[in-house]
Amino acid sequence: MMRWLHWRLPKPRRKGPLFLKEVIPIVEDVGIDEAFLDISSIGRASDEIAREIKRRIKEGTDLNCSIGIAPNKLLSKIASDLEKPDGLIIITEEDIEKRIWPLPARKLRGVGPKTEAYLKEMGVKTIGELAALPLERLVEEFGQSYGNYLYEASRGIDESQLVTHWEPKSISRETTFQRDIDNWQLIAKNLVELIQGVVGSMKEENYRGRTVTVKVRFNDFKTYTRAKSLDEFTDSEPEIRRAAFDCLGRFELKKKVRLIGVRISNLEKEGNEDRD
DNA sequence: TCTGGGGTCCTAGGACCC
DNA sequence: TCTGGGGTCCTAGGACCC
Repeated sequence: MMRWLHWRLPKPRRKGPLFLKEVIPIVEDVGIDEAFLDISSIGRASDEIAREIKRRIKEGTDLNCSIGIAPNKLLSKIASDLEKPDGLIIITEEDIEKRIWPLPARKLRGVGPKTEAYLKEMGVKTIGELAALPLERLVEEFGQSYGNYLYEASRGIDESQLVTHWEPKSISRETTFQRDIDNWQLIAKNLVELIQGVVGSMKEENYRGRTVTVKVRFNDFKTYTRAKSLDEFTDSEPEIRRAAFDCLGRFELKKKVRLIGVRISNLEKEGNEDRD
């Protein structure tokens, strides 16, 4: 039987996850103030484990934290959210109907403002009401992938595993101007600086990339992207700059610009291909 | 939250190839 | 010459998360 623990500090703290690693070495960090732990193999009662973690965090940081323990990650996170900032909630399979189903659908990870509004139009407010919908209906409304996800999540089903290491898929920088601008020179100057930032990160982490994307948000908050894929992976600033300005040139800069950003994706870790 | 920054994943259409 | 299907890559946009 799987047993997961999710904990969250009341305020973002750099040291949060690091500190917890002393208690349980294998954790999945989610941002800087929360983490998942797989406590399935710890032969102690859930509340005992939770209290011990809370005690140690209190001693180490003088902060309270909220903890949720449940059969999977999805539920443990919802549980820790139920009682903030100093909660301890334990949820079992049997509690799903009583404790999860009355909650707003928005509490499910992956359900944001748009989906929440759409569900309301369908007459669905709670997770339980979502769980009452047949799979076919959900797939029809939301597509295969998301429809299936909602079907399972609303039933408290989540088989995702602990993720302790992942490679970035993209590296980006963006900046919002203090005032909306239409000065092309200034936009270009900012783009160059952002590219320098991205290339700096790439070199630091030893990545090269193939696809350069430039993002522009106008003063009406409409956001557009233009992308260019190169033939070869690169971390060369001039090459990336050429691609980025090619993208920039494909925008109609008729409205004032609020934000400009650059992203490089299609990443490859340098040295991975010419080993052996 | 009249809206910051850095990410992920999904969808959909078009190009191109076999 | 025309038709057709499938696979893959590229591009653009959108929703969502912390």
